[in-house]
Amino acid sequence: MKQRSTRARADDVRQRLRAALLQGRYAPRQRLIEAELAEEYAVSRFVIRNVLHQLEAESLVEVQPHRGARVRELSLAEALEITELRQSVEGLIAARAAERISPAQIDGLQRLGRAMADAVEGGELVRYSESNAALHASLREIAANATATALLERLNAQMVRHQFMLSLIPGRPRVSLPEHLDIIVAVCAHEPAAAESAMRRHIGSVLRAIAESDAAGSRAPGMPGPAKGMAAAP
Amino acid sequence: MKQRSTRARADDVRQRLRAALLQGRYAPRQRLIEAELAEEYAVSRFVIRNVLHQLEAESLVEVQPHRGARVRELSLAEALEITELRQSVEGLIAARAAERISPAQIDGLQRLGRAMADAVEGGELVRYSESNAALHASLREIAANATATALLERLNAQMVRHQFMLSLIPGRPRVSLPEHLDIIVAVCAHEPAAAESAMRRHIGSVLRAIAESDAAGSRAPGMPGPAKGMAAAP
DNA sequence: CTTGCTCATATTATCAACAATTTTTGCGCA
DNA sequence: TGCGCAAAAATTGTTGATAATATGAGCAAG
Repeated sequence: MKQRSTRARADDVRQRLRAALLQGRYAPRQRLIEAELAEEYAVSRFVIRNVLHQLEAESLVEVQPHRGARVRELSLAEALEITELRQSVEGLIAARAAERISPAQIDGLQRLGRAMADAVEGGELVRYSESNAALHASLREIAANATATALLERLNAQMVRHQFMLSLIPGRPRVSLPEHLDIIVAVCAHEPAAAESAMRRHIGSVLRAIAESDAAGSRAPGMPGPAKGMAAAP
Repeated sequence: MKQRSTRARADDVRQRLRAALLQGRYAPRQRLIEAELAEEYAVSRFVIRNVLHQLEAESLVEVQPHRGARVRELSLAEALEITELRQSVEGLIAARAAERISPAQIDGLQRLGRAMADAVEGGELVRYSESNAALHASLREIAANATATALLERLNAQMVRHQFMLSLIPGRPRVSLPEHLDIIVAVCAHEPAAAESAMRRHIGSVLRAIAESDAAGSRAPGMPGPAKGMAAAP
């Protein structure tokens, strides 16, 4: 097989830089200097420049004329706005999933539900968080609305810095597990309206958790540093 | 005052090219060749290149490695997906608007409602279409969710090619006017739930209109050519 | 007549150097 | 010491040239 050299480099750099941003390897508001990044990723400034402008379109960085790029900082207000939006759109996803789910997919979702319950039972919080991300991803796939899926993935990427490891908040899994199970039941029962309202209740509780955890201490418990490639909101 | 030469040019070109795309000055699937556009807009290829990549992020063009940019074509399926998404998000906007609307804003909205009714009464379809866009824009402003607003504006831009002048469909205004008035009443009465469901019903009917008009003849009545900077969905 | 291949051409992707702009530093002066 | 200003440094914006890739035409073989 042939290497796909050139564009691969730009795209590759874009993905690597995005991953680094999502992992929090650069601090919010930190300046992203083209020359430095060019050296770090072993490409020319030209490539870095283009990548930064593309990431601006994803709202991951801010670029100001002649002043360069910075890591975009998310205010609490914005985080809440985004989560409100997620509440609507995830609701849509849940409803469509309930309409379209197939028997095989029902099986998969129920298995996921049991895995989540087991994880909470056994106190395996990381696994719970992973299953949670998997659940939301499955629903997106079942709902089969590519536009909405792309949007949610973008919103989640922006949120990573704010909501990482929400499930490490003491008592949080006890709240969110039943919410998740409600969603699964409604979707598997082909009940769009119930699925939508279950999802809305769930993300409503996420909204409150974000507001509170951010009010409490600007860093949620359990993790002073950046999240390590951790997944979306529980 | 000094000219802000460099970036201003890039931003300017971006807006002009976007406007041209929204007006349909380039056909769907048409290749957008960097060198040609560079000459057309009297800037260097470099600027065009960046602009094209930014417009890709807005889903107005598609860029493939080594194959360049094309005008993105919207399938009916995608148009319906986008409108479904709009249904959710506009619903959110309506609900928040109902929560936050001020007395002065209530006045403005009611005035808009009367203007719409008058326009339909007098058969002034273009004015009706403009008022419709103004209504949705007002609601976005009242709801004050910048993230959702930006999203809706992006989605509307993508839809322009598909939904232009939906209000020219015979009988359409008679259907959509009462829907609009319902929304206004609910929002002005500070009833979020009612406002949301009124908005959902409205965009539900837009959904059906799009599906039907596209099924009937691939070009909606009244306009064989591109829309002229016309506004969002009625 | 169609299919597959090679080469010429068009186009994009990248690079390195240069120009323009902003930010910082250092200095003179009150 | 603190302030204003000018030069220097750092950084971004732009250009033209070059490399890499895709596309299409022409030709040979089935």
